[in-house]
Amino acid sequence: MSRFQILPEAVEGNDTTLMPCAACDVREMTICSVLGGHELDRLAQIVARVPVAAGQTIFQEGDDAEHVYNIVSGSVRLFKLLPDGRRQITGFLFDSDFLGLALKQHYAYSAEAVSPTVVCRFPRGKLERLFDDLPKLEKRLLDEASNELIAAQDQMLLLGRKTAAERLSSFLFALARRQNNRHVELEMTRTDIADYLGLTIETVSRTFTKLRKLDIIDTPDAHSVVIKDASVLKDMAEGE
Amino acid sequence: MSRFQILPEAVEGNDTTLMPCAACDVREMTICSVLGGHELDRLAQIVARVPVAAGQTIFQEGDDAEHVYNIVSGSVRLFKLLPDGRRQITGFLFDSDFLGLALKQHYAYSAEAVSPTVVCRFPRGKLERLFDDLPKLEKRLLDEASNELIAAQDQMLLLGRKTAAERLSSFLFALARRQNNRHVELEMTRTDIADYLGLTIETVSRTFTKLRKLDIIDTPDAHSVVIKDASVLKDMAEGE
DNA sequence: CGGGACTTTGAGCAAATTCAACCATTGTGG
DNA sequence: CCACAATGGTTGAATTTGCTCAAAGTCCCG
Repeated sequence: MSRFQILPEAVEGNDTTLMPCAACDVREMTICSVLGGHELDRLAQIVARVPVAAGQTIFQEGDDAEHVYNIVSGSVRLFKLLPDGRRQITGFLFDSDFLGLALKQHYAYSAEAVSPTVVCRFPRGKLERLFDDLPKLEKRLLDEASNELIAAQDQMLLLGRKTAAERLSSFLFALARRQNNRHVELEMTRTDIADYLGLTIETVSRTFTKLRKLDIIDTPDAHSVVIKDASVLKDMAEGE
Repeated sequence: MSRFQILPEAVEGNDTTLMPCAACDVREMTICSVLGGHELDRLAQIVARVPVAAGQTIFQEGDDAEHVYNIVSGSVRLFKLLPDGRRQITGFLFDSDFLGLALKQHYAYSAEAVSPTVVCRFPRGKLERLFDDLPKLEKRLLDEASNELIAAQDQMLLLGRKTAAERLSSFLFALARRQNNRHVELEMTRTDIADYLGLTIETVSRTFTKLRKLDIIDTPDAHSVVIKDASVLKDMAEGE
């Protein structure tokens, strides 16, 4: 449904003035954290804050990669499609995550907001030109790419070799770690989770029920999970 | 079987002297290609050429990441294991490929030679320290990481959403492109292919037979594939 | 030429999918 | 304010794809 929606234009130096980088909530957790005040100004000159409604497309696979982003708040799904509509979600992004790797001429995947989201948008060309003056920025991005590569390899192991219960356990355990809380909030639907874990929604639903019956989790509602036994969940996630 | 073998020590500046970077066969296709003669000397000072026998371990997941590598010749498999032995091969590397991303303190996966291989070995710390003097090198590595990220996302789509026939077609099509030849040589066994595609060896074997019966490929022997209809193979690989 | 590693094929099985029905929640218009 | 349509979630039954178990065939390589 969001396929034909486009991102509203934000005027640079407008929203930005109202919310300069120095006052940014997530600055210390993003790529910006490597920059000092003076360097941050350079970045602030090319940045724009853009709100994105739930379900809205940020960019599509194959589009000219004009921008890269930091997620300020909200959540985003990245995915690839097969011609017949089969979808693989390759990752979920949350506040402080960088969006736009790999740095290539065209986006290799599509990105949509899962929930109402605010992104911090940089023109890719201008950012890359900043690399020469701000080598710390490039180092940080290489580090970011390394982290994503490791996550991608973990996900390949999950998709290629784990059972449904192991997949869902891995997902919930990772979310709990990210949210730093036994009470996990799921912004995404069962369809999103299924397309991320390489399963169907029915299997995801049945597996939630199974984990609940095993007393490993509780699901007060469809979008909340309470981890009752983190150690068993972790073992199940790791296939032991 | 190769689990407890270790890499023979190569004396730096020994083999290296016999085969300096300037005379390297694959230099123009590796990360070294961004460097000029003078810069290449800096790299040559920290490099060592090491032969690796088929089946031999180059490094293991969790090991301290002391070195990174260029593959000079041969082929390498990267993989992760679950505690019960299930294996997911996350990639195959061939001549001119870079080995060692993500650049982290510990290797996130294991690497073994598939066939007799020669690698060009760099101490990771020394290489990273060269980044400041040779920013082109770091740029190239970020580019390399971007390519790997894209490949990883393609592989997630394959593992999460493609059928057995689509997976094998994707694999053969990618190899044909890489080898730039309709006659594809498979260095790896059916077990390796299965662990790369998230299947069992039996399913891989049956799927070879299926593609052969469909007249899409021919298999003169178990390690040679001739692509008879590249266009149909490509369509099948892409799920059409 | 013999033995081990690898590959292929067959038969039955199981995990996950498909198809279908039903339930819960939410938002909308009468 | 309620009826009801739409969306999302759960559960059940039947089916299917790919897996497990088993056996036989092939190819090196000494």
